[in-house]
Amino acid sequence: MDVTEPPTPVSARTRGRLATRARLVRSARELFAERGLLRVTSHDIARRAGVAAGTFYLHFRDKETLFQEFVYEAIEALQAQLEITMESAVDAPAGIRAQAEALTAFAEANRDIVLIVFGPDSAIAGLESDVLDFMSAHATEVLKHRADAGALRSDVDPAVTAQALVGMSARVVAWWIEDPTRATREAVIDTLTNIQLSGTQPQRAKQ
Amino acid sequence: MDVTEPPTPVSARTRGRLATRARLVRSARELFAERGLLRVTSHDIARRAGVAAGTFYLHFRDKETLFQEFVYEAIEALQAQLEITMESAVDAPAGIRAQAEALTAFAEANRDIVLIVFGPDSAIAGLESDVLDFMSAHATEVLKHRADAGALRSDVDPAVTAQALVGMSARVVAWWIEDPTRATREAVIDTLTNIQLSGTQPQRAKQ
Amino acid sequence: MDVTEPPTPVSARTRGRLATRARLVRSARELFAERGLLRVTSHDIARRAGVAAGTFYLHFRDKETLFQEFVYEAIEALQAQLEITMESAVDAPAGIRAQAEALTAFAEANRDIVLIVFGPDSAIAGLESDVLDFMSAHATEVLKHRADAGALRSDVDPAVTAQALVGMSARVVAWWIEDPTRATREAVIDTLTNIQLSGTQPQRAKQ
Amino acid sequence: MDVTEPPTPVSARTRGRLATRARLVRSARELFAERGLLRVTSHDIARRAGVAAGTFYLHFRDKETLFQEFVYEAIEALQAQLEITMESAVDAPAGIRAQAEALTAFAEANRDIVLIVFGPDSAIAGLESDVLDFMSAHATEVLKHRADAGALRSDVDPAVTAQALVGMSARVVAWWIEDPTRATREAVIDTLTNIQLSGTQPQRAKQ
DNA sequence: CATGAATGAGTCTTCATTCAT
DNA sequence: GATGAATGAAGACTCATTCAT
Repeated sequence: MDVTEPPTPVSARTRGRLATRARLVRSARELFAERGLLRVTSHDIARRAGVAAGTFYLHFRDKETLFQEFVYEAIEALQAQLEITMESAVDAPAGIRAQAEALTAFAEANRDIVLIVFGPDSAIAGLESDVLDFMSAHATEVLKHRADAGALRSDVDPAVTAQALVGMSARVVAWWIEDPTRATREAVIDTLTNIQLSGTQPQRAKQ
Repeated sequence: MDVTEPPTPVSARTRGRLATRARLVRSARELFAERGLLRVTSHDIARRAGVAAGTFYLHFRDKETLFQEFVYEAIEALQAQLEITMESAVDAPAGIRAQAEALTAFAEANRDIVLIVFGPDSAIAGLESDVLDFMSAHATEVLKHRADAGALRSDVDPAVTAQALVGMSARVVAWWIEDPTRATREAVIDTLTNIQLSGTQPQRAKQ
Repeated sequence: MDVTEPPTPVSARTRGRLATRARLVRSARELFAERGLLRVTSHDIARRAGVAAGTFYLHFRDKETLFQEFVYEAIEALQAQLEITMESAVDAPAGIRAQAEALTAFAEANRDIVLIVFGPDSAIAGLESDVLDFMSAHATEVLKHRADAGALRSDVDPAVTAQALVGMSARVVAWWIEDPTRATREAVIDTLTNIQLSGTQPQRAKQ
Repeated sequence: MDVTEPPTPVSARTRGRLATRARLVRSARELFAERGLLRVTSHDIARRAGVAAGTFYLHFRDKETLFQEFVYEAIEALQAQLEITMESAVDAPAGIRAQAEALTAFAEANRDIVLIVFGPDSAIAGLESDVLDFMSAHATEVLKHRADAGALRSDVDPAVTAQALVGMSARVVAWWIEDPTRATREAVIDTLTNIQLSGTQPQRAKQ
């Protein structure tokens, strides 16, 4: 595809360093997704990356730091996605569905990350908490938006609701992405959307 | 106080054994709730229980086994509670509310267990998954009940809904029990109930 | 010699623990004297003691701690010896000679310790400084004694003199004990004594 | 200042090499004096010198070699100084005082070196031994000079005396230069001189 | 049963040294 | 010569688990 040199060529030296780092990040992501933080050693990561054990420490302070590093990048990506989604929605129902769609799309595009964050050992590095807290904070903000717009029912507690929506979304996405044959993407999106919109009870005929 | 022998007298030897075991279980529960699985060693547990390090292995195969042991007991307690709750409910809305009440009551009565299961390091021993899977299975059963009774809307996927309800409940309860001043028990129950009943959107005037 | 059991028999368990500890201390002393702190690993110490690597950490926090431990014991022994010596001396010259004798006796009885403290790597653990500072403090005390008794010439600085005497004694003892054939014990004692008493210059005929 | 070319111009290449080397030596001297051999890495030295890590090994076989290198240069400087001193002295007392003066002057002019040689970790590279051995050898030579001239009392062992004088001088100088406010230069010189001349005892009225 | 000292495999981490550019 | 990323041997330390008493 690229018949020409990259427009801003990195020096050979820099490219080498960054390439090594990239290999380490990739190796770590795969291993963490496969086995979880606890069952991966820094030597494992280095070995799969094809570098010496000590090289790991040239690029990362320790295992946890690396672990967090790319997860935070993913969080930022998710955050950006959700913000775009939220702003472009014309009304609350549309916004809720758009977010469910963004979430599933993100999970499919970042399957390893989701497996890591919601998989075994994720809590060790405080990741799950961080991620859920981030999502909770975001949800709280969204709910305030809605409450200000009169788009949140008054007999639920916004803070509790934020936790509820985050817990619901996270669990569904983690469960689904672990084995995507468990449900279709549409079922996931519809279910998340409908529960938020009008609960689990059978609906009266829409007049 | 004990003027009579216990009705089913265990031998002194056996009683001693059970007492030792009980002290270990209690010690472990406290320590896990305080620090999480990873930062508790088998020596820590033995020390707080007032027994020798080796004694631990006379009662439990390993740390994880002990970890799981009393959690499963708690699961059974929760299960029993939920079944009673479900059966005694007169209709779906009442059942949903009763479950939310049972959940919060259980969390208050078993705060340590909840902190362990949803706290840092819980996932390591596969506990969180086990618990969530149990709750999911239970939720699925409940949803079947409701579906059979025509009490589940048709445009949500039952399997996905089960995950959604479990994720919602677990997260809310974990978040609340970590710091019970974050919300009143009533706000937790109302919010969980109302979302399930009719979602997060403002309700039309009930005619 | 002992045809009977020891009068206060330690329990088998305690004896075992102490015996292991003693073997570790001995192993460490030998190795440190032979190679110096830096070229001895905790594994080396354990190996020569005939125990597993981890056993080392059952008894000592780390290498340096063990290193310091028995050296401080030796310091205390030396201190006790010097105090007895000082008190029993009838006059300053006798006291000076008695100290030189105590020092050489101590060095012969604790050759390994002296080799360790004044050998390569001793400074790493701050040992040499500690020991020399202890000896300096002791020397300062002695010099005050003498000054109060009019037994120190007025044209030397007591603090500097203390350092001088400590440096002189330590170096001579370390040099001598490294290879005791370098000088007779008497030559060491006489030289240390005479320099302190009247310097290095030829003495006028004693009238 | 430099309006002319250096009288013996080195090629730019060579000048660059020597300058790099000089920066490394200076960097190492400062770091060793500050932290001691053990807590300085070859990377530290290179970094402070402003060169790459590998450059270090273009100039020195290893850390110890560099360590020794400039110390030996200092030893040679000290030796030269002491020889000049010795030769210019008119009699033994004058020679002894002149040496004490040369020693303190050297210590002040080479504070970093003295801190390194007598500071923590110095013994590791065998430096302290080397330096003390050099000084001992020198002292022995001096004492022979004096003995030949009848300027050493006969009831001290020359070899032991050499160690004693070296130990005394080294310790006093190291102690003083570590914190020059501990004693005045004059107190140091007087005390070292007087002890050698006539010991620590109060002097009889000089005829 | 209980004890608790001992075990030793498993990891992390540092840093002197090399070598392709 | 200079660079600096990479190497990998070395060592410290932990802790689950065993076993002789």
